[in-house]
Amino acid sequence: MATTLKDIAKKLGVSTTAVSKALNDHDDIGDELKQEVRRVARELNYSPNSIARKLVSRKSRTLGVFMLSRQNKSEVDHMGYTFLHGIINEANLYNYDIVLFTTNSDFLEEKSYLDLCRERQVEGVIFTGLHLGDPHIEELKNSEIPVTVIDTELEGTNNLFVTSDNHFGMKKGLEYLYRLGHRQIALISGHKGAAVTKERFKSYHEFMQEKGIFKKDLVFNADYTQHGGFEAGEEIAALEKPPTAVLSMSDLMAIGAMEALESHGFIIPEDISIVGYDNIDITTFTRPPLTSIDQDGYDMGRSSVQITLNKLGEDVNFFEGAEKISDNKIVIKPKLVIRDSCKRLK
Amino acid sequence: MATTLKDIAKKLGVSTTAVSKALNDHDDIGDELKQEVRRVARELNYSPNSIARKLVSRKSRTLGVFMLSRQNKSEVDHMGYTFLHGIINEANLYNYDIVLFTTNSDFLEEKSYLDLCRERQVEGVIFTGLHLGDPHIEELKNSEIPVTVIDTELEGTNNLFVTSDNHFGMKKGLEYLYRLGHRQIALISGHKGAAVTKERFKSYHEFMQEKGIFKKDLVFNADYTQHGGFEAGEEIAALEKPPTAVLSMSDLMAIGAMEALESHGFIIPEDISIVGYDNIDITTFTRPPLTSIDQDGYDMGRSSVQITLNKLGEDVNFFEGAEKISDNKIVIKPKLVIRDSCKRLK
DNA sequence: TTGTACGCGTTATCAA
DNA sequence: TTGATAACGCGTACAA
Repeated sequence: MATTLKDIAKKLGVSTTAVSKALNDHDDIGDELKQEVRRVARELNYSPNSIARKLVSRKSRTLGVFMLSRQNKSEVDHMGYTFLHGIINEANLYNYDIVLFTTNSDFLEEKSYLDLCRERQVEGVIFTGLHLGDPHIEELKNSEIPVTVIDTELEGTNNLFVTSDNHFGMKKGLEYLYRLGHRQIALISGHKGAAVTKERFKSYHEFMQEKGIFKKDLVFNADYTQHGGFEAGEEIAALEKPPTAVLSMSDLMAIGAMEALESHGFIIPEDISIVGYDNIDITTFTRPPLTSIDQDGYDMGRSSVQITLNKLGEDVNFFEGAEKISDNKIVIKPKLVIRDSCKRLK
Repeated sequence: MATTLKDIAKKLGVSTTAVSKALNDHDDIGDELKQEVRRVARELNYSPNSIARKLVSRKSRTLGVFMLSRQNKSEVDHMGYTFLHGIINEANLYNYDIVLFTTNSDFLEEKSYLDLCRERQVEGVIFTGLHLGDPHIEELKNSEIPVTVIDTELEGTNNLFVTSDNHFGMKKGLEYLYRLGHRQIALISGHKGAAVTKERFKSYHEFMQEKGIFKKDLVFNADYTQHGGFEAGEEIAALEKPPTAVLSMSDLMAIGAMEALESHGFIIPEDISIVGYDNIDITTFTRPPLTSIDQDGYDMGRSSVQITLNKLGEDVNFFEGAEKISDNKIVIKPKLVIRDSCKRLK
């Protein structure tokens, strides 16, 4: 049996109130008693019961985190875990607990996301991998607790938003290729379900239009997986007049495309330049190492906690790297990480 | 304000006791009342307060998970997150919450691991990445709550243990190389702090002795990182009579070694065969794709939850794949995943 | 400076 | 079949 306030009180022949106050260092308690109480507390290996505390304070100090994914249960989702890593570390900093849900909306039957949150007395919730078209999205907009979504902007009043500046990222990548002399720049796109897909496509379209080099035949639709990228690569290889460069909306797709292209005799970057997105750690190990747009998922994770706790009234230190658009929106600027998969066009 | 039992009771003019019983489907309550209660509960969007429940049941239904790592805070630890993924999914299955700590023992000052557990009212705790020589290890042996450690066996009564069969794994890898005709098989070892290092070394030593081909000059000490592997690779390349094969205790080290060897003109697998350990997803992307020993971290994570909950008296379904040595020990058999980094010696 | 009494939301026991 | 009461461990208003 764990020791409680009562045990300490009994041992010292005082009331539990006195003990409680002493341990919480209230100023209306005697110094000698404080000393005594602390001594006995240590002696009995006392540690406060956070559950009781939460019940009485009616604060759970808990955030829910949903890692949504269509992937196989046993597969690891890179960006998701990068976000999570930042989320955990930041939440720990503020002494908040995290309850993690990996449930997919396909598996939810009776219970909605918010039901799960209510059950666990979660004070705020963070979503990663949320899909436009998720059947529960309307409910989230009217949530009574703050809902922070990474990479998807909802328009409810209690909806917070953390994203990477996709426009900026795409522009960085495209400008880099453009400056290397490329004009035929293909795009490998992710599935339309993700908000980022739309944004990134828009940026691509704008940039290419502006330069007068947009061709809709150079847009290939895939699904953010390596396999999808492979198929896009096959299509590109089969083109009569293949592009001189490819920008892919994810590294995995870029890697798939590289495989396909190489199997058709293309040499990278001599014959075709490739830029990926996400800068997952695999990019270091591909041949050639892949130039990629880094979203800084760790910082996005941290920011998502910061913006949520801020909404909950905590005194938060937002960190420098993030661009705080409003109390409801934070944008992180991605950066281009240049490796060896692109070459100047002769 | 969230609705409580009281609200429902008031609305129906009955006692909270009746409401509680109705919602929990006790058989000593009237069917009509049950119906009514459920209707109103749904109407008021009632959801039970798990904190109050936990307080009264004196069960937190929470497991602590420590992901220890010496790595940089912003780096993702592959095996760690693979374990975690299995842990989360399995815990959710049994309706247990997870409290995650990424704290490193270097950062703990006053509070020990168990202090953190006590504060959060954790019923059991799972460690990944625990180091022999961790200053808090003695305390863990005498823990009042079940302590499950992945990859490190402690000898306390409340200590549970999940591991991959390292002996089996090493033997698989070495036998494979041996059957390909290799006799000069170098070992790249991880740091001595990890229990797995010792085990794997022992297996290597035994195997090589048995075959009469052990040479202590072929053992290279590194630290499980890519950089360490690189340095070992340099040493191997500098050897007057380099080995024809290398077995590395981690994929990252194997990849580092490959880089070093290739930079010295070695062609893999023509000049030298390489086997890694962990089968992290990067192995698919190396050139050549790396043959590796797969620990199945996802299942190890699941098993660690199962063995912990079993100890806590839950009715657990242990799954088939795992070898349950005792109530305190589960061993998962690794498998060799053959790719293209090894070749038969001519 | 210390103690009493009560409440947080739920469940279990026992009485009605 | 239903309800009153107490208890889980802690914090806080108010009284002493």
